[in-house]
Amino acid sequence: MRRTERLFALSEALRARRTGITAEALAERFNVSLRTMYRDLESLRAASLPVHAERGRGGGYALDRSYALPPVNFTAREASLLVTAGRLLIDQRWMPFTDTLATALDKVESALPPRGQRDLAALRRSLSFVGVPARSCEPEVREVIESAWVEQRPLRIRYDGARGEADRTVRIRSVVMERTETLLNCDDLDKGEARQFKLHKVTAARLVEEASSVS
Amino acid sequence: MRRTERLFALSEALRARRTGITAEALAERFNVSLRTMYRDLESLRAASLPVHAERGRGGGYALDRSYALPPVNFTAREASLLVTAGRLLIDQRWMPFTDTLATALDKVESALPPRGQRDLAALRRSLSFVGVPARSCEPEVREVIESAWVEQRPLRIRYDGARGEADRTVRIRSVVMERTETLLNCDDLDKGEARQFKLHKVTAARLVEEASSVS
DNA sequence: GTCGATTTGTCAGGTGGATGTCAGGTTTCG
DNA sequence: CGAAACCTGACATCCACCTGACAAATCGAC
Repeated sequence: MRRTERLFALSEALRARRTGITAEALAERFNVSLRTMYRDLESLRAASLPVHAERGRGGGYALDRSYALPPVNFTAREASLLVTAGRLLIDQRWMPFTDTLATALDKVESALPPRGQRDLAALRRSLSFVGVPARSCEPEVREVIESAWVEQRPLRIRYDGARGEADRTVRIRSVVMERTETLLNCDDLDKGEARQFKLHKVTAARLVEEASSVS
Repeated sequence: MRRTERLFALSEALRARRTGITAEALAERFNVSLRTMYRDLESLRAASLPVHAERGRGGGYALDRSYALPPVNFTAREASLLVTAGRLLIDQRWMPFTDTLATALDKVESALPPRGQRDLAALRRSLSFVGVPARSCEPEVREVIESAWVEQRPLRIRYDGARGEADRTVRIRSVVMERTETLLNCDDLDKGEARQFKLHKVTAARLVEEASSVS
């Protein structure tokens, strides 16, 4: 099959570039029509490559790793408070999902000069909180659920409910944080009904493909 | 992604010069219309570069080289979660001081493309919290106290205590957040003793100069 | 070679973001 | 005042992504 070869070459071509490239340019390069190129790119997505598209003038395709936002410039004070607030949130487990947040805060903190980082440490030490952290679950499970929530993707979970463990395919509608628990309001994709799960009772989770995906 | 490239080049062009340069000259140099150049400059400001404009004859654009840390590059997901988390913190009043935090989050949000901003709004809507917000005080007072805390500067406050209102000069040692109250652990600089104040009972505040005689 | 399935091409739309044009403002300075 | 510069909103246009429908071409098995 020449199609599969082309798909592989296409993924390499995308990986090689730093900037976006239009579907038309790709079509020309691989000697196929524009329509076929769109189909190919769709196939790559179906194979869960992080193909990112930008519309309009100057747009085009790129792989997600190279996709960067315009830079943000903080003042020292903004950076300090951002990190202080964020770390507080993480330490107190007020946010159910914190991995991505943590990497973002690292980036902010590393923008501070050494002096600023020392001041920041002092600032954090001067803020404390009296309260109860919420219950959470295994890091690996939490990471998957974070992805599913942020990207609105369907998810297969093992849930330790009242009648023993059971597997379910769900999409997360919303997240509710109560005093000591985090609740996931989901749509059960198999039964087509709404259902609520407690985060700390999810024992396993993995992302699944969108039901409508083709070929 | 030609727009983002141009924004970077533009920031470099501004950084390179000492004197002001008109938007028209920049537009010509980058081969875009005047209107687009204004939009670009607006984007740089939104990304919090200190772009300074001088109006009228002989005016133009220049970059304020004074403050600002090195720029931070987030992924779309990091930016989304950072803003979601931060705004949650603000909405729930989990942080006693939120003005600076809010401006920082605005900067992060404005780095997202329109599509990302819409996704972010959806993400925020899908996260809620059940709880009691903490008590706070007047925005003007809070703003001053935030400054004093972050910068460790002495402060003159009017406090509505048990025996009526009284003025005190203090330095904030640490901030403790309890369930519904925020407590300020301070040193009373006049009496030289430690004292605790409740944030919501501070009725007025202003920064004072560092007392050089104290050692 | 023929049949059927897969793949591809062509056409005709739709959507969204960036840019340009136009028509106004406002501020500053000579 | 009036020119020069910064600003802003409204609108049209372009460009690129995206999708559906259907016919043509290609490929594989028999």
